[in-house]
Amino acid sequence: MAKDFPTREENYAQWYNDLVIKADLAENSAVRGCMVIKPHGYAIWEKIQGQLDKMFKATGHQNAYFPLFIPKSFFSKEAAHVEGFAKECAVVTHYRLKSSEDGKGVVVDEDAKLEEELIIRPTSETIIWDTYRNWIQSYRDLPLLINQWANVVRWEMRTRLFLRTAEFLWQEGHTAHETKEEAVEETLKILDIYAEFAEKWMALPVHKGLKSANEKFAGAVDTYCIEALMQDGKALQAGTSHFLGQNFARAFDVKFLSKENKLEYVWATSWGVSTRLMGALIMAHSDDHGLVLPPKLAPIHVAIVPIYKNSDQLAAISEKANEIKKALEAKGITVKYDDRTTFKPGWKFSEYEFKGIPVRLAIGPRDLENGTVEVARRDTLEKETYQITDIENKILHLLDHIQDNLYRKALAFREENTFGVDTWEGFKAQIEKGGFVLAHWDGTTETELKIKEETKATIRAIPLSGKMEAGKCIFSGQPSEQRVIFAKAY
RNA sequence: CGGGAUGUAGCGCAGCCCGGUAGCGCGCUUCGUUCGGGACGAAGAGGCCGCGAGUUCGAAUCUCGCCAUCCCGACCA
Repeated sequence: MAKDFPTREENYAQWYNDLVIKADLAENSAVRGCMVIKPHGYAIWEKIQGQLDKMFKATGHQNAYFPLFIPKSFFSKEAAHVEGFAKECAVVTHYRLKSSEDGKGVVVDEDAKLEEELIIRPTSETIIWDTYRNWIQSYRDLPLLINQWANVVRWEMRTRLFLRTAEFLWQEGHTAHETKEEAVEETLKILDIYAEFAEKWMALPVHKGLKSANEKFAGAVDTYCIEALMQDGKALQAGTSHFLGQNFARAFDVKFLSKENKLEYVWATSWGVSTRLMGALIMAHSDDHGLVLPPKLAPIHVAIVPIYKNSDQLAAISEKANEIKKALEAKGITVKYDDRTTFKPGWKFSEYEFKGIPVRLAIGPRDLENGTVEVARRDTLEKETYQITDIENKILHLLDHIQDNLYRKALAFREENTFGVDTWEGFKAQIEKGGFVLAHWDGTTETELKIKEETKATIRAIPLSGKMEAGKCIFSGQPSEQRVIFAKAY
């Protein structure tokens, strides 16, 4: 596998595509724009899901499930929302097929036309708020903190595995609150969870920020985001959290009786991360030898490869390897002992390397004599010989170290590729080269769009942690209070 | 939806100009030797040449139509 694999330098886009395929993460399916997520890729997604799900539940959220189909009429109730999604909706119009006239196939049965067409959810705000109307009567029913893990469909023109597919997997949280303050607090709480997850689990440094009016979610009052920088200098929106105000409550007539016995509209949030995180994970750490996974999201932490000349040797090595495996597993480390006789050691080394397994152990006859094991780390590709004594704690420490190293590398990369720019010429030049560009902006959509038109760069985030600093808009020269993050984006 | 390209074995491709027995590499199967970084040898299996019409004694190859996919743009988590 992966002998003819391009380097990032040669062709970044090709490198990404080949990596996803050759690391067995996903492949294109028979359905245009839709991917098959393969076991190795799905195992990583399950790790992502598992951790996020814990974090949501720890903050009081519960999972539920709403339908895939949304009646078309629901969609038109929130004007900005329709506007934003109308162009990419798949629509179900019929509910039956019949044999074709020539008997060779099936055709849509025109007699089975739906009275009301169904939209395949591009997101679930409408069906959920229509449901919440019945769930919420009093302040005692609030807050309502619900999440769902689901698939959604957005009919994209151009797709790329994980980064943009017509169907993707995600979680969408939908909450209802008594007050504006509480809803805003929820929006930011989730943003913090996303940022913490990105940094601690994905080893991916992110900027927390606010989206400009132009970039915000269709139907939101404010959209917050976490924004990451990929190795090719392009930005990737890794998660969004929306303060929806009372927009959906008004559209779907969701009111509650307050403690003061007044009928009021509830305040809402919604928030999501998707399988796009897989794309972020891949592009953040991987190298010209293949995928690199942070230990906290690696389905397998350690692969053990035996090296032997005959079956007696294999038996002796297996005994030792299984001992090590047990000791590691007792510490919560996931281990695969690969004693397949159908592949050679060199082949296995390459495979685990390409698939991003953080640590590889090799045990041969020499190690057996010396009480040692060869330890190879995926992040640095370094090999070292360890005494087997206390191996479990040594590996545990190594895994922590790898996790930390990946984060620090990604952070250093981001810092090296973040530039403050104060002139229009300098701005254009830097955007061309890539990276995050911190520049002043006059706050108008008009200016943002003109900048996009001329440079293809968009405002990725108005940073929450950004220092206030008076300046002049890079494009219009109008006064500005704060630098915002510009970049070309995925 | 505009511009460009491509459909031949599981994958990657050659053959097409100039019509005449469908080929190469990888992968796959079996056997043997190997095994501390992608082993080697030998023997095999595998095809409606995208689909449909036409021209021709004869079409992967020429003509027309259709379909599909990929790349580049506009739209997007």
